[in-house]
Amino acid sequence: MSNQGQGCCEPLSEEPLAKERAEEMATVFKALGDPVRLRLFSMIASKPSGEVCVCDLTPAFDLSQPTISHHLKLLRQAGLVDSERRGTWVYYRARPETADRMAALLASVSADRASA
Amino acid sequence: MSNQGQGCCEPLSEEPLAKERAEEMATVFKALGDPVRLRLFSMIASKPSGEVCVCDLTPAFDLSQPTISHHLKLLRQAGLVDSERRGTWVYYRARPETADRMAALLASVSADRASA
DNA sequence: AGGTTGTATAGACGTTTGTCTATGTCATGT
DNA sequence: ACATGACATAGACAAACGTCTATACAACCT
Repeated sequence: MSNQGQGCCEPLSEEPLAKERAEEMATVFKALGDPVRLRLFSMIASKPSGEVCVCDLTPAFDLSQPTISHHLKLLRQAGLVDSERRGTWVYYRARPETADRMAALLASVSADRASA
Repeated sequence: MSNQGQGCCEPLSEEPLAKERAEEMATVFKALGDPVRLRLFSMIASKPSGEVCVCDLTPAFDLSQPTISHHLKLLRQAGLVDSERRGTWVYYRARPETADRMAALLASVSADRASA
C-alpha cells in the first residue's frame, strides 16, 4: 500500500512539482544517478537481513575505500540509507520510506497515462 | 551470478543490480536528478492531454531557451519523454514504461522491507 | 522570396562531481 | 599503552555538468 500520509507524495501526474519540492526530490534521484551508488543501494536493499557491513560492500567494487565511503555518505544524506556502528563495523540499511516516496512519484505517471 | 538479460525490472530487493543494468538505470535517475529536469518531466507528465508544447515549458523557468532545450534533450535520451514536431511547434510527452520501470525498482525495496 | 517566430546545435566557461592519496578517528586485542 | 584494523574526513585534480550567447534550422506568413 502506498504510504501517502503526512503531506507526502503529490503524484507527478496531477499537478506539477513545486520548485522547492522538486529540489528535494531531485537530490534523491541524483543520489541514485550514479552507477556505483545505485549498485550500493541495491546491495544494501537486497539483503534479507536488512543490513550490510561496509566491509562487505567495499571489496565488491574496483574503487578505493574512501570512494565507497563517500558514495555511502551521499546515499545517507539523500535519506536512502541509514548507518549504525556496532563495534568495529558499520552497518548500512535501506530506508524504505524514501524509496517508496520516489516510487509513488514515478508510478503516478504511468498510472495516469494508462487510465487516460 | 547469472543475471537476467533484457527483461524488465529485476527488483532491487531480490538480487543486486548487475553492473551493466545499473549503468542504464543510473542514466535515467541522473536525468531526474536535476530540479529543472524533474519539474519539466513533472509538467509534461501532469498534462491531461498527454503532451506539452515546448512553447509552454520554456517561459515557466528563469532560464534561457537553449538551456531548456538541452534539458529536454537529456530527458529524451534517458527515455523518459518523446518529442514530436507538428508544424511550428514541438510537443513532448511522457513515456510511462520508463517511469514505470523505475517505480517498480524502487517499490520493490519498500515492499520487501515491509514484508520482512 | 524575404522576414519572423519556435526550437535545436555549437562553443565557451565556471561549478560540481567522482576519484585518488594521505591522514584522522574509533574500537579491539595484546 | 600501544599496535592494528575498519571506516571517515581532507584536500587535490581531471572530467562532467549546467548555464550562457551566438548561430543554425524549420515552418509559417505575408
